[in-house]
Amino acid sequence: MRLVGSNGEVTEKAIRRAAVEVIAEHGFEAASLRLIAKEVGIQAPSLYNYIKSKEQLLFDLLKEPLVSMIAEYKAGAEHLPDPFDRLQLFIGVHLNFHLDFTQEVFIGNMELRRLKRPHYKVVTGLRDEYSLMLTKIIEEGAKAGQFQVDDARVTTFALLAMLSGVCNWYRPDGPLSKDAIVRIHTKLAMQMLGLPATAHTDKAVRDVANEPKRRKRAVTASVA
Amino acid sequence: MRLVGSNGEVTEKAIRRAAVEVIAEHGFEAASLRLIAKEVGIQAPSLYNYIKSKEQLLFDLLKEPLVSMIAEYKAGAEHLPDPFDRLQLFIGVHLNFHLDFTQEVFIGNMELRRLKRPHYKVVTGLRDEYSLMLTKIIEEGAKAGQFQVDDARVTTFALLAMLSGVCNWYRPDGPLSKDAIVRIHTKLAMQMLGLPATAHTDKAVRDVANEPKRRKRAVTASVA
Amino acid sequence: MRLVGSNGEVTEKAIRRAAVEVIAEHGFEAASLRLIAKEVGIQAPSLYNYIKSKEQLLFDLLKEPLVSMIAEYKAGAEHLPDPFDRLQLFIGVHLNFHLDFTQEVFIGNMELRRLKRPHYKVVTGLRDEYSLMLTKIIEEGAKAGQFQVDDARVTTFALLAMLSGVCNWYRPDGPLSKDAIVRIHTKLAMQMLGLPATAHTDKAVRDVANEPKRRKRAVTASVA
Amino acid sequence: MRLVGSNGEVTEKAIRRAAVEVIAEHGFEAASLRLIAKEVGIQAPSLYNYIKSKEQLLFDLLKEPLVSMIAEYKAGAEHLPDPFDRLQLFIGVHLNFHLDFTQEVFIGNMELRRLKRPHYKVVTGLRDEYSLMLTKIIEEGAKAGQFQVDDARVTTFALLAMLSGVCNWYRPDGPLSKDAIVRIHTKLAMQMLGLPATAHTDKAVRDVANEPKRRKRAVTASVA
DNA sequence: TATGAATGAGCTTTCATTCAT
DNA sequence: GATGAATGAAAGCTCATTCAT
Repeated sequence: MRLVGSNGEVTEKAIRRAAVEVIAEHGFEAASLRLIAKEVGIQAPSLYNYIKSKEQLLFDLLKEPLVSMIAEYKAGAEHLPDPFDRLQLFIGVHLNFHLDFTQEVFIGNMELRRLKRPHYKVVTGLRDEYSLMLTKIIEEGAKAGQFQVDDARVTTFALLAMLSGVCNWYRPDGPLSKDAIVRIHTKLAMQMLGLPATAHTDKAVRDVANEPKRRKRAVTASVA
Repeated sequence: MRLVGSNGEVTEKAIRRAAVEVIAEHGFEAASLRLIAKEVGIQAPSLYNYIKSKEQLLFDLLKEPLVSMIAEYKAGAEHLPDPFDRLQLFIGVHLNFHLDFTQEVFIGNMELRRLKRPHYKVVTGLRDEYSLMLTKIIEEGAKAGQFQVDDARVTTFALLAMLSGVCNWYRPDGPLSKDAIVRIHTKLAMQMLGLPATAHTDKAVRDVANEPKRRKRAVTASVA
Repeated sequence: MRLVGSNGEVTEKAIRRAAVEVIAEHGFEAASLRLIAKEVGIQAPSLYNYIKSKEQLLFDLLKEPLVSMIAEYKAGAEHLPDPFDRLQLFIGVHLNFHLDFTQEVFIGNMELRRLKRPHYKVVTGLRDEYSLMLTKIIEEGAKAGQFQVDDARVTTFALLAMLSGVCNWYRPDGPLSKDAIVRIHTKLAMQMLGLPATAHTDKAVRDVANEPKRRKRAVTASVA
Repeated sequence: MRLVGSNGEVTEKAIRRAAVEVIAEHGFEAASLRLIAKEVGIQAPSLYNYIKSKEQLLFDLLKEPLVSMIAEYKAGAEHLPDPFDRLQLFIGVHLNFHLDFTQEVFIGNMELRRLKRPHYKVVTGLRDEYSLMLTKIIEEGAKAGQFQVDDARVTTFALLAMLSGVCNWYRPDGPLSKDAIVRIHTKLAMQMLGLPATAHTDKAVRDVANEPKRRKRAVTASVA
């Protein structure tokens, strides 16, 4: 029997939320549907009114953040021809996601292997697409003489690993604000790429002065 | 029935090996003892002649690399007072382990949560000890004016995340040699800490000229 | 797949019944859930829709008869001030239970040790309560000069052991009716307590003559 | 390798002892050979130098006390034609065994069902032989007008159940001495059989006066 | 005589999932 | 849309027992 006031869309959202939380806490295998259902306040079999299978649920959970990050970067990068600006945008998008959706991202890194072949391919495809966006930035910046890198792909991995590391230790109630974290990491990233320690700030300052409109966009995205 | 030539020590090693491989491939929860046993060529219950429980097995697997890395760094650092040298040593030890024992390290990062309370405490204790060794290096280097860092702890995490990232993509049969990977990452790390892109090489060169004995040690340890 | 006509309550009863039968036959440890389930006509895991664990099932099985016997005696004894009448009631309740629920009682005596601490405490608590009811009867009868006993507690144990012995040999299709068994044991018990061999009959006869109402009650309860 | 000073016979005794203890504590099914072996100080497979199987071990454990009790009674009864004396002897033998070998007897009552068919038959055969000895005493005493019983077999069961009950509560360090327990139960038994409360004492007194030699035997056996 | 190594059988229990209601 | 009842698969683990050494 349908509970008075129960609502499909609300329940669906609640399931997503509960799934993320439970999987983040226990891991995918240890996260039983019973537990997720209990968190939502329904019985396990009722989940199947909203999901096709446990694996499909995981797939949806893993795909979404990647799609969002890619979309957000692409939208922002459209009018940013400069590799330096693009890098800053990328870092901003990446870190904001990793700080706002720590659990989702955490799951994404931990539970990727649980996906079955076809879904696995889709998600790794998106991950490749995502990391290649960064590689492209680095290559263009290197070609333009802005960055000093030996191997663009390795640098991509190193940069991504560094930036993604935040979701292993960041806590909203911790001593560091998101802004501070973004600032520190942006600086670390810039230095990694061989820019003088203050380059990014200098550039930002220049940007603020010269191109307020474009800048606003970047601000939204990167919080930097 | 005991197979002719069966031998406890050999079997024990084989179990460790198989466990690492199977857990790295499927994840701890999905890695059934039956599967591990099959890989070894014995029946699942026979595992219990060598392990106390599945969780205890994981604990042993997770503890060992940490203990080894800590010991190796400590042994090497004893006669290296200079933060720069110590950093180089640390990076060398860390990367060598992550490249030689990719799977063990991978498991260490992925399956930590599967440990029960007491074991969990032990391993996270070791991880803290390990990361604090790096933090100390950074702090001392910063005090000495060698490194430019905003927050030693955050930088520690960022550096570790970056360095550990290799075990997500490194393959022995890939295009890059371990040496090359170490070299690239050492440079990236140095730049992250605000050293001019060539500082580490310069310093190394100077070291080789001035203090051949100490230098030899560091070379052994870091392969840098 | 749910069988047409399957019904929770019916299944629950069937499980209890099957459990009692299988445990009585094989003992608790040897009574596998698979076997119990097979007896019910379901798969073993389905049992867990009705039980929390095997041990909890045993606990329920052991607790129930004790609770019933205590309740039945208390209800009947309320209006029986005379120790002799109470003894007769107690014997009746005890034997009726032991003859009607031979298996349950048998399990109760055999499998008590299988219970875990907290459950064990509860059941032994009930057993103590039960045996102390008899001790009280004996003590009061002794004080009133009706019974001749040296040690009320030892006599309690001896009496209970004797009365409970029936479930080791009684078979419904045996040569002796329940009534006959109750009669014989009542006489044995009375003699054990030092009453002349015919006292109980005499008293009963007197009772029937003098107090038909109260007597009726006792008859119902004890079948004597 | 044989331990210095290890000795087959000693080990065998130790195994019996350990088996009795462990089985009495945990029950036969729950008493693993590992546990028994550990108690002895050897490894589980070493048990097989002394036992044929776990079930055979139980068989031996169950058979022995019965054989002993039967033998002891027969030896003592040989020169005791009087049913009253024989009863006293029987009670003495039975209680002494049940008080001295509480655990063995306890196991005998609890674990009988664990025996496989052939062994089961042997032991129940011995039990029948044993109980029939008592039945014969009762019948002869009844024929001689010494006892008042309705049904000799039921009385046998009742008497045995009562007498055996001691091993459920007797503790060597409890408040009651063995002598006291035997005295109380002898009296209870006599009263059960319709003898005046003091008959057994009177008879005993007479016996002591008239036939000191035979009496001594009975004393040894019954401790009464 | 003792045991390290191994095994086949079997246990309780959890799980994702199905389906009639 | 929700759920009680059921299930097949599979898990970690214990056990009695065997056998070469």
